[in-house]
Amino acid sequence: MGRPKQFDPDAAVEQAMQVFWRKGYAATTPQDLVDALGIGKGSLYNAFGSKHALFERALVRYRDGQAQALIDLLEQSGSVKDRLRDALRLLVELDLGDPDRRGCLAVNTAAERAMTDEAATELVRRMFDRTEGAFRALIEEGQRAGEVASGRDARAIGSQLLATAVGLRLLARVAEGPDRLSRVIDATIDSL
Amino acid sequence: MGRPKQFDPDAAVEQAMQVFWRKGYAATTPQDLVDALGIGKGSLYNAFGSKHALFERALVRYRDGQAQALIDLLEQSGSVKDRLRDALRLLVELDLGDPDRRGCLAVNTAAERAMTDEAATELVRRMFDRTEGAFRALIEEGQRAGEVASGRDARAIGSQLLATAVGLRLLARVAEGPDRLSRVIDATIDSL
DNA sequence: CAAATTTTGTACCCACAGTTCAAGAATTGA
DNA sequence: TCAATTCTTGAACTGTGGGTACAAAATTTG
Repeated sequence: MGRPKQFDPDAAVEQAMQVFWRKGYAATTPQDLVDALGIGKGSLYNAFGSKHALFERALVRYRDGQAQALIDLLEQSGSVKDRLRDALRLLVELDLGDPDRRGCLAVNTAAERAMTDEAATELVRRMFDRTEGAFRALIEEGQRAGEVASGRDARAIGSQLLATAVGLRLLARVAEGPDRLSRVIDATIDSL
Repeated sequence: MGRPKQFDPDAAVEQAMQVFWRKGYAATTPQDLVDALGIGKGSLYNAFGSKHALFERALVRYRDGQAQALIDLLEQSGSVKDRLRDALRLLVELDLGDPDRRGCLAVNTAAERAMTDEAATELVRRMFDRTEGAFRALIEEGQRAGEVASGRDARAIGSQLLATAVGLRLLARVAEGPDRLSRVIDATIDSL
């Protein structure tokens, strides 16, 4: 019943996510979104209700795509240290390879929207929780395999790795080259 | 000659810094600044020229005050690990004690303004450089004192500590309690 | 084909961001 | 005291942010 949408909502959310990622929430205007999505303002508000609602959908999409990708990487096979190093290296490579240097949308959102946007903050918190959990699981696996000293607190190391990854992606936003970021990875692996 | 200013420019920049810190750059309006500074709009623009110019002055003030404070802390006396732990703990304590949970202005600015604000980005870069240098110097001191393994690359550990501190302050913006942040500190000290 | 729904894009709206300006007030020097 | 100078205040201005209203058009169901 009724006329079907002329555009793919998923593709539209994807485009919106790209814009929010590049410009941040406050600096993104409805006009930016209309331009990027290639639909009229009326369609945009009819389909998504508000700028903020669209932002939330963009965050969810980010979580299910980008944020999940890191976790998947960590759950592959191979030596624990190798997997961790590879994952962090890929992160740095992607960040520095991005001409817009957008870093991580979750990190940027935490910085910009914490305390004023409960929905966004909660989504970001959950993403951080999951990432920390994946790091912790990896460390526990490393301990079982004898790659990581069993005496250390796997949960604490998981938190530490989360902080490092978050710091890495924030630093990537202003980094002039790969050197500092590479050093972070080296020292991180070396400290396990 | 001429009518003297009715307000203290330093105090005004301090107030502006507090507002930018709490709300971010884009979300801070001239009206917010006028309210916080207690002066008229005309005076504001007469004294500082533009919102952006005032933001730069606020960042410089942050660098000379807040950012320098951490570096000073690291240069005190005592065991290297104790100093590092104390400094990180103080950071977490301040962040969680702040009712607005503003985190670090340099970190927030990197997230919000990188790639669109060269002056701000450059200021933030320099702050990160200095902090990294202070961490590195601390590690080198620890190596001379036999507190830190001499075989490890002090520069890399310095970078790693910078990433950790940055991540810590970003996480503080969305943290629900001190647990995760405390674990980060424990694992960090434990890894030296 | 008719009826019912939904989409679309344009036009429109109000508030406010960011800035400028004119008029007046305080100061110093002559 | 006048002139020159620098500051203050608040009104005014321009552009845009974020969103709504609407009429026309497009599809689906029956």
